[in-house]
Amino acid sequence: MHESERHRIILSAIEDRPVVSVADLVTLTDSSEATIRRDIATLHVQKKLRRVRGGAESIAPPQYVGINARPFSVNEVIRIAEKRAIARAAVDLCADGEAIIINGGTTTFQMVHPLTAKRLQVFTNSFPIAEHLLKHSKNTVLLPAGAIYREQNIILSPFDEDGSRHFYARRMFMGCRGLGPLGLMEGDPLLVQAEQKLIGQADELVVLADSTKFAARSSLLLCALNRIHTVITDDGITDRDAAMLESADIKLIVAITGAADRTERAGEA
Amino acid sequence: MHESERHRIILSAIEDRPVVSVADLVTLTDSSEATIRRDIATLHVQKKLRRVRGGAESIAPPQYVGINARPFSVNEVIRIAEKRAIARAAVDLCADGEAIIINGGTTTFQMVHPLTAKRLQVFTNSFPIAEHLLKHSKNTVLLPAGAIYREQNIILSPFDEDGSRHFYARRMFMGCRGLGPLGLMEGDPLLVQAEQKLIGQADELVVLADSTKFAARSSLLLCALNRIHTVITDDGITDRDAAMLESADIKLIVAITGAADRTERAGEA
DNA sequence: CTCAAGTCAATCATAAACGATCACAACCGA
DNA sequence: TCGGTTGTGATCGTTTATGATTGACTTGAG
Repeated sequence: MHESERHRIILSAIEDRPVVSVADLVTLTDSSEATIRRDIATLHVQKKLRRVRGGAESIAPPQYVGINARPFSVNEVIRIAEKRAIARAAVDLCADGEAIIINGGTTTFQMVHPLTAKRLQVFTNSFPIAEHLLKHSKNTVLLPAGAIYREQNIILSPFDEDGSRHFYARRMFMGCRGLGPLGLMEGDPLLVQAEQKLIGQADELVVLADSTKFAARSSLLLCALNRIHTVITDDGITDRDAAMLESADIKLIVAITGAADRTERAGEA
Repeated sequence: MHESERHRIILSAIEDRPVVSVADLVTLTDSSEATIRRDIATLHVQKKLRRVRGGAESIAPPQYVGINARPFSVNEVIRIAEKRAIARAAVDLCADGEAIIINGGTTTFQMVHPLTAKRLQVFTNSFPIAEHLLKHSKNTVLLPAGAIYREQNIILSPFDEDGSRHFYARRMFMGCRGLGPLGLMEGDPLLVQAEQKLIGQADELVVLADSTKFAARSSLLLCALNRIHTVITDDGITDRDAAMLESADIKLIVAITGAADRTERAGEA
């Protein structure tokens, strides 16, 4: 067996388990203890793994993935003020007792803070949102069935019977990767799958998109503009983009970033 | 058990309890008191926890542990050593890569700590179990659809299409209110509903019941004894109860509370 | 206060893991 | 083919982690 082959096996074994012993790797690769130690030492200086006594472990400790303080990696902090203002405007649309759907994402996650003061029925495929609402609010929380995908922190099911068909809401809230004349765009196929399952379970589709999203493009088109009922953005939106939404009969809400209040700027559906 | 594995378990145990005793950690990790003390000292200088007399506590005490980190109110602390030993014996049954179902409850919740060192596919209706495994392990976590009931902290759906029909496992683990000649008894109708949905999705039904459960009775009979494959209990079980299980062809595993090992005492299915 | 139970630190023996070294075989360019 | 290099496996002394023991200390009850 070649060195690179062993290295691949070792790295894959580390992905599987939190820690692998030298003995395990000896069995796995059918080579000697000394060789495995040498391999681990090599991979250690290459920062591919961390060497520990008795074996090796993944370089990125599996803890603190998806902790509610920091549900998503770097995305979380960028344009946080805008996202908060937008999320607040979104929650302001809801009255106590209503049923809503919240699709997972960094923008929609910001809705949890104003939601703590509400009592709604919230159906969400976002595990961090469910966790936060459960701990810090009195909202009723409902989940779809499926596996929890760690990367996006959403609950995803390959099956149609994931429970979402039984939930119907006044509004569905979602973020997006980009928003243009062609419609709503997403970046991750996994998200598209989850979102398409939820669209149609609500009367009004409300899109939370900070003003940078009007410039962003992606290859995955989720739905056309006419499917959108409301767009909430920040005051960085250009008149041209506002006109685009207005011509599609989309209600536009502009959340004023620094201030506490929000203002409505354009027509309705 | 490797050092990193123990550290993982210790940090995981501290997460759901403000303070963990050295003795608990000995039971949990199956290592000696001296080792645990050394581990606590190491983690203390790493600022991963705070060392206190008798054990260790979370480094961030002002955490909002009050609301939901206490997944179950008083039940949680009673007979905790037995429950931990039983849960450990339960996890010992599982090999990496297997698929299991864990029904929500205070006893089964204790399985999360030994599970941090594993890599399984875990289907559970318990939100706290899912949350803990997601944060502290590399296990794949799958959920049924439904509303999260705060009192029991389980996910419950009135509909049949909650996703559980699509999951099939080698074993299902569950606790109970009581265990007698008539069969398995539960105290809460909500739990019965959730459990009956899951029974049948696994080859073997494994019941985790500390020895006090043999004296407990309830009005809600969940299933007969012959449906049970294995019972895991502590060394407080009487010979009479052991004989009852044996006569029903139930495999009995007795988890030795204070000590390191466990012993199998009776027949098979 | 004293006593008992529990907790802790220091020490030591043992077993496992490790690193260095050497020997052997495969490979490679002259 | 030869000499050198490289990768691998085995051996052996050294280091390290662990568990048990002992005695000192802390805590709380009476």
